Amino acid sequence: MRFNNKINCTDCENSNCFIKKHCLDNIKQSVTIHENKFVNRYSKNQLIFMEGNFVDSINFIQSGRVKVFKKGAFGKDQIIRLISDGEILGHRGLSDAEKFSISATSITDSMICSFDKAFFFKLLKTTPELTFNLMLYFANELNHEENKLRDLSIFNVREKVAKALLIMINAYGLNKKNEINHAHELSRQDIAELVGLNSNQVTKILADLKEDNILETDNKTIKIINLNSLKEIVNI
Amino acid sequence: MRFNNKINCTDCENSNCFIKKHCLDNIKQSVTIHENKFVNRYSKNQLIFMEGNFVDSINFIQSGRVKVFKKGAFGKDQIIRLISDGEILGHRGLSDAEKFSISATSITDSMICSFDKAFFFKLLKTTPELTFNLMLYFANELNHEENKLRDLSIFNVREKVAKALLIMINAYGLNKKNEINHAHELSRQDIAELVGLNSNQVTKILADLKEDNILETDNKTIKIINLNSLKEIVNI
DNA sequence: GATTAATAATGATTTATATCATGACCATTT
DNA sequence: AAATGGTCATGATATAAATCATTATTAATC
Repeated sequence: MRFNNKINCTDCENSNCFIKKHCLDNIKQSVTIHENKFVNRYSKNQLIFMEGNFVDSINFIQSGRVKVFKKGAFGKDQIIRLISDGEILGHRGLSDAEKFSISATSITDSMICSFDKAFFFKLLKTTPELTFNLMLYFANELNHEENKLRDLSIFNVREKVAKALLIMINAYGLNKKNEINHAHELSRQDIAELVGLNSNQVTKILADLKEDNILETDNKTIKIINLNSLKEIVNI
Repeated sequence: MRFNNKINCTDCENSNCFIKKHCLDNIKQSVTIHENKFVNRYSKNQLIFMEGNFVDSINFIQSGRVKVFKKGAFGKDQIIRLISDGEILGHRGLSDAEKFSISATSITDSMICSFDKAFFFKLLKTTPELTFNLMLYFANELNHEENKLRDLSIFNVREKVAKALLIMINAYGLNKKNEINHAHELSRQDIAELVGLNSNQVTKILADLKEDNILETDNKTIKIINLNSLKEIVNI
């Protein structure tokens, strides 16, 4: 981790960033935000923060891709989110928890904007619109988590793998060749940890899906041949 | 569902209710809230709202116990929350969703306070403290959901049943005889749906736990003999 | 470019889970 | 008190999932 030239939020391209959207109404506030912003650069596969760390900041992704995960028993981790540009990171630290309940690792080289927790709280107090929209965002996230919870408790292995692929597509999209973006940055183990499986099972199901002409794999690249069939597996 | 005498929030005993805590600063507001509050009575096992219903209100439990659940494929539902006095209900409707993504049923006779969604939004806009605390609450809920997600994707059947029992205890507590409150209001199927199992599996594990002197069952009553052992199963 | 380490693919085996069938128990109704 | 329907308990069986062992492939290092 090393410091880097800071971009001013007004020049930033992440239009869905909460700060960008709700906190730049006047010049005075813009300046304060810029002064209190720390920007760090993380190279690929670097730990950003770890479960159990003291929560001292709220973060936003300026660029790059990050996986957020939780440690479980016997090294069986659970990936909670795959996120990218503009998305908020470590916001569970806004709860009464003093320590991070999650860990975060960069999947690609990433720039992370951070605010001291105390400053961010002050910002929330003085910017009701920010708080309001954050509240709505969390309500929405709760919906998603609860959907995922239901799905994972009902799905079989094949359905879980399909779900994992759709999570990846939803997070990072497909390129022009219909390949899952950054699939080669995530191992079979990562895919497994998105949906509570092991890497072996993922490999097998991917072979099955290849057999069924739903996708093609070439090393870690996953090319989607029939997205509808994939969605049908999880009943979307 | 039928209308009933309304209790004024100031006379209500639910000290952890958001309205009670954050919205009664002045008499004018108290009056407005009272005027916009609808109170409905639901008898045991009555549907309060259903997945797919148009979201028109935000609700709080004045008294009683409610289960919130989601419909899955093949009638395999997932119970999301067990809640009681003072707790907020249907708040996921605050997100951009127009329709409820969950259903809610009364476990016991219950009184539910409701506010029109539009009014509640207005209340949020004029009461930053309410919004702020709701935001913190949601951040906390997200933590819980994510913990549950990790647990359920790692636990085996025995661990899941232990988890289900602890969820019930956490929600409704134990009586003086160390029996799980309202366990007789929830079927084996309900317990199963808390953690993605079927009723058969629950029955079997309960028999095992009885064998291990961790609990005793008498019809639907579940008496906890050794709470620590139960917690150890899920590694708390 | 050869060597090594890491990850992935595949098949065989073991273990765990889900399903099915039956009988017991309890609650309700008449 | 007998009859009915519903939930629960239990064991047997079938199915699915997890683990293990081996080989193949890819990436990293020298």
